[in-house]
Amino acid sequence: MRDPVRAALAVCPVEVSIAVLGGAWKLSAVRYLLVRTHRFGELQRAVGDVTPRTLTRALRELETDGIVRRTVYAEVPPRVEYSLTELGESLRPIVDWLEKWGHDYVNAT
Amino acid sequence: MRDPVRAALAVCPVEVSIAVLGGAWKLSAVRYLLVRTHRFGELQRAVGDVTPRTLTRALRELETDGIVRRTVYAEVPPRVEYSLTELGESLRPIVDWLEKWGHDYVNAT
DNA sequence: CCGCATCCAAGCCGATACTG
DNA sequence: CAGTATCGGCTTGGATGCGG
Repeated sequence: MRDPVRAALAVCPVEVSIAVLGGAWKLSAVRYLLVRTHRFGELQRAVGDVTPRTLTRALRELETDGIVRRTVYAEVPPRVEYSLTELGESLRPIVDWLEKWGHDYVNAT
Repeated sequence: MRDPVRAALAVCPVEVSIAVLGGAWKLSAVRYLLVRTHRFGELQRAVGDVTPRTLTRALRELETDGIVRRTVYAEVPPRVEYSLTELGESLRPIVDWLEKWGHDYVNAT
């Protein structure tokens, strides 16, 4: 378990959720993975203007936290696919609410 | 509007939500304010081991983002009460989901 | 009682160049 | 194609002490 998550444990369940999901690009990536499995490059183009390094870090943390599954195919050229674990799939209602709330927030301000 | 929120606008509504709610202690504070209005000291004791400075900053950002209302009473000793705006109240289902998910996450790992 | 000022440490995130 | 290496700025959160 990553340190931020462990620290949040001592506070409150909502802080645990924020510790897992709170990073930049993380929920954007999850949002696309809720639709279907993506290759790395696909995901990068989908989420927008993110550098490979930054997206890699976000995905690695989500993998450590048990949200994302990473599958490497021993091919040339290399292929790596990202998909959601069962735990990741369980985020669907949260992502839907956050998307709706963010949309309404923008319209309200 | 704060810079992180503006930057998230260009990406996706979920990133907007994370930009507003993603800071440490923020949703813990909102969680207690969903129950009732709190004075500053009450809130500090409720959320746990947070320094006044850190909690103040979190609340100020939530105020800037339109989530929290701050009411100062011209008394001695001073009294400051925090409550939720209508926008803040609209977070209730999200906070409930995040709390449930965080709880399940801890049990699953 | 509330919270600001100052200073500080850590970590996040980005740009660029390079590799199996 | 899917990353890693390296460097660096900037934001975030914390400790401590003072002020209205």
